[in-house]
Order: sequence, then C-alpha cells, then structure tokens
Amino acid sequence: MLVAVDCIIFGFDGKELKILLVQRHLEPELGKWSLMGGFVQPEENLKQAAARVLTLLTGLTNVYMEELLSFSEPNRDPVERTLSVAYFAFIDINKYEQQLSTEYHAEWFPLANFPKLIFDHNIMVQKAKARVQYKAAFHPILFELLPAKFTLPQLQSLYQGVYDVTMDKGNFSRKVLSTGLLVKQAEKDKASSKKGAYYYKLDKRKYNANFHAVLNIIPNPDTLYI
Amino acid sequence: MLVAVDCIIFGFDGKELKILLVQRHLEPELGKWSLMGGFVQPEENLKQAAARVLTLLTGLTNVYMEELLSFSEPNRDPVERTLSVAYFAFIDINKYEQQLSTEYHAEWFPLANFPKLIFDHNIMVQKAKARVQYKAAFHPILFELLPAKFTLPQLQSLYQGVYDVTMDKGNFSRKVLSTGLLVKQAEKDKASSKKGAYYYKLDKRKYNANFHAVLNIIPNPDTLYI
DNA sequence: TCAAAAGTGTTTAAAGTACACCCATGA
DNA sequence: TCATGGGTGTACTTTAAACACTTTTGA
Repeated sequence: MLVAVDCIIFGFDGKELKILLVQRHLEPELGKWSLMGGFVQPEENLKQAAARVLTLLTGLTNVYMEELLSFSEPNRDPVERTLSVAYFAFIDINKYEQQLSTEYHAEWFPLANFPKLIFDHNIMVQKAKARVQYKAAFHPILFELLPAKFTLPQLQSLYQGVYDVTMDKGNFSRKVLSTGLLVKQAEKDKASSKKGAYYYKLDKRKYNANFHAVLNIIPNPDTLYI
Repeated sequence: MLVAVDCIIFGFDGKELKILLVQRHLEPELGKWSLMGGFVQPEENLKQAAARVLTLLTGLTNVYMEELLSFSEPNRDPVERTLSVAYFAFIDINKYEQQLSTEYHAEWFPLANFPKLIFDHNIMVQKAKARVQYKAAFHPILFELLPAKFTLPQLQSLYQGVYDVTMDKGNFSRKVLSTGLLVKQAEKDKASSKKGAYYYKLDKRKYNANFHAVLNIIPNPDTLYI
C-alpha cells in the first residue's frame, strides 16, 4: 500500500480564514485543485513527511502542525490504493513566500468558499475545519495565524471569523488578557483606527508552558462538534 | 509499506481502568505482551480493520472506537517497515467473552500497572490514556464502559478512577443529572450499600443527539493535557 | 468638533464549590 | 440502634454576560 500525507494549510488575511490549495500538474486529475501532499519517504516518519511537504510549498519551517485523521477507503485513489494521513497547519500568511506559489500553482481560497477538490480532499478540509474550531475553543492555537505583533481587535476579528460570531470586545479582552499569555507593547497600530490599538506579543515562555492548558475563550463551546 | 492497526481496549472493573493485552504467539517477540493488532485487508478501510480486530478478540460488535494517532517511525517494527494507526475502544468488561481470552492469550491489566509491551505499544497506551482523560472531561464517553444499568456512585467511582481524584458526591450528582442524559430507574442496586442506590440508564436518543456537545463534568479541566 | 474605534467599569445572572444535613437499612 | 453509604439542601464564591461609559484622534 502507498502511504501519503496531505496538508490542510490555514492562513488568516485579517478578515477571514483561508486555505492554501495547489493545482495538480500530473495525472490523474491534472489541472484540478487539491491539497498539497506527498508520499512518505523511506527514512522519514509521517510528521516529518508532512513538514517536508509544507516547507516545499511555503518555504516555512517550525510551523504549527497537527495530525488530523487517516483516510483509507480502498478506492479513494483510483490509480493505486493509497493511505493518506492528513495534517493541518497554521501559518502567518505574510511569511508565506509568494514565488513558490507560481512554482506549485498554489492559491489561497476562503475556507467559506473554495473549489471542488480531488479524491476525498473536500472531506479532509471539512474535518480540519471542525477540528480547528474545536481545538481553538480550548487552546490558544490561533495565535499561530497572526504575526509576532498583533492587536486585540485583530485577534478578536480572527476568533469571530473562525466561529462566525460577533463577540463583546470588553469580555473578549478580559478573557484573553486573563490568560496571562499576552505582553502589552508600548507601540500602537494606527492603521485601522484613529485612536490606535496597542500591540501585544505572546509570552513565549508561558505560551509553551501553558499551551495544553484548557482555556475558555469562546462563548457556548457546548455547541461545538468534533 | 505494510499498514496495520492496533487497538487500545479499555474496560472498567468497578474499581479501576484496565486494558486488554495479548501475548504474542509469533515471532518476533514471541511470548511478549502487546496490543491486539492486525494488518489492513485489501477490501477494508482502517476503521473497519480496527473493528474486525476488536471483534476477533472480544466477540463484541458496535463498540465505541476512535482513531488515536498514527505511529510511523521507519524502524518501529524491526522486521519490515510498518505503519500502524492506533484506535482506542471502550467495552463493557462484563460482556467480554472469556473463552476468547485463552485463544488469544489475552489478559486484563490495570492501566496504572501493566507490563512492558513490544515495539512502541507502551507509547500508544500512554497517548490513549491522555486522550481518554481529555475527551472524557468534555464528552460523556465513559458511559460506554458501564453496563446498561448503573448507579451514580458507580459512575462517580469511574470518573474518580480515570482522573485519580475524589469528587464531591453532591456536586457530581447535580452535574451529571443536569445533562439530562440519565433516566432514573425504579430499581435499586443493593449490592454495595444497605440503603441501595438507584439504577440509571442512558437516554439513548439524547445521548446520540448530544454526544458531541461539550459537557463539563470534571473540575479544573485546565490541568489536562492532550 | 464629532464620528469611530479602543479601552474601562459596573451590574446582574449563572455556574461551581464546600459542606452540613437527612434518609434508609442490614448487621 | 447505629454505622454506613446514598441522597438532598443551602450558603458562598467565582465566572461569565450584557451593556453603559470614557478615551483618543484624524478628518
């Protein structure tokens, strides 16, 4: 059996969640959109394979990445039986190297509206979306989508985009700051308002130490499904 | 590459969590303890393979089962490169068919104290334990370990065993009953006390409908790790 | 000077916790 | 009758939600 990995790569453009797709340059399904994937090599494990594939497409290393699920229907690949283990990844969309996108015919699509993909890749994306919504309700993973310095309104807009809700800024601010994970900067971002919003940075030490801890940022997480 | 599944099978004997292990009857590692596993067959997907393996060992079907993670180090199996996807399962320990245990040289071991296993199976069990603790803090999966009729003290003892904590019976009872998932029976279990404790059954309809909903049964879930 | 977005404060409601108390019953 | 485990009630604390209010500043 062939063994492959596929990557659901998420980015955030300030307004909505996006996923990075590639246009296949080989048969079958040449020219159709698909997730970036690749076969596992003899000397690597699956996580390394996924990281390698992600680096090929984005130029980025040390990216947040997590195993999603395996996809194993006997005839999911019409040519030869292939097991694929899907990984999802969060990248800072600004760090993404544009020149690679032409090489791989890659393009960002809104998670809310992207084309039909090959094989079972649409299901992979759907499962990844659900997993992200679930996990981000309890763990501070969405910071991985933002640049090193970000404002609370930016962060709130990200959360609102992920869950398609509007949140009270006062309560949001209090919840997020009460985690102790953010460090206020002296500087302000004046781009999106007259008053300007303070920049914050992640406290890397606390972030790494508390990453697994369960937070509670989303109202009514009991409506989430995994 | 060979593709296999391995099953971490959990049971509850009324006092502590247990896992079902088998003694290998083939080389390599003949005679050593291991998880029950098997290779994926041409006409089945991984979940079906895991279910088949579980049925072989326990005689049970329609068992709660969930994909854990893939295990893919190139030399995890010294004979030939084998990818294994681990699944964990919950069974009612009383329904387990004893006669199969002799056939497969199977035995229940306390999760808190079980032998060294082959390959990376110890890591699989460790990951499964963490996942169970995580998931059971938010979802009512532990009911799968109990018989159809059970008492609140039994359920509390299960939760206490899984998290190695003691909980207030009043608060526990209120929380569990507030989910609306339990139906009180007229009958009492008089085995473990003079007064006797009422039996409860799961409301199957509500259980299936609300299974994914996030409950909040465990105090301080923010100390959990996934 | 005023609209617009950032940030703070306050009131109210809900949820969680600790713990005291009552109940039923077999030895 | 009394020790034991089951079950209920209540006061208190913590957390969350709603929303009003103040601040800043460029147009």
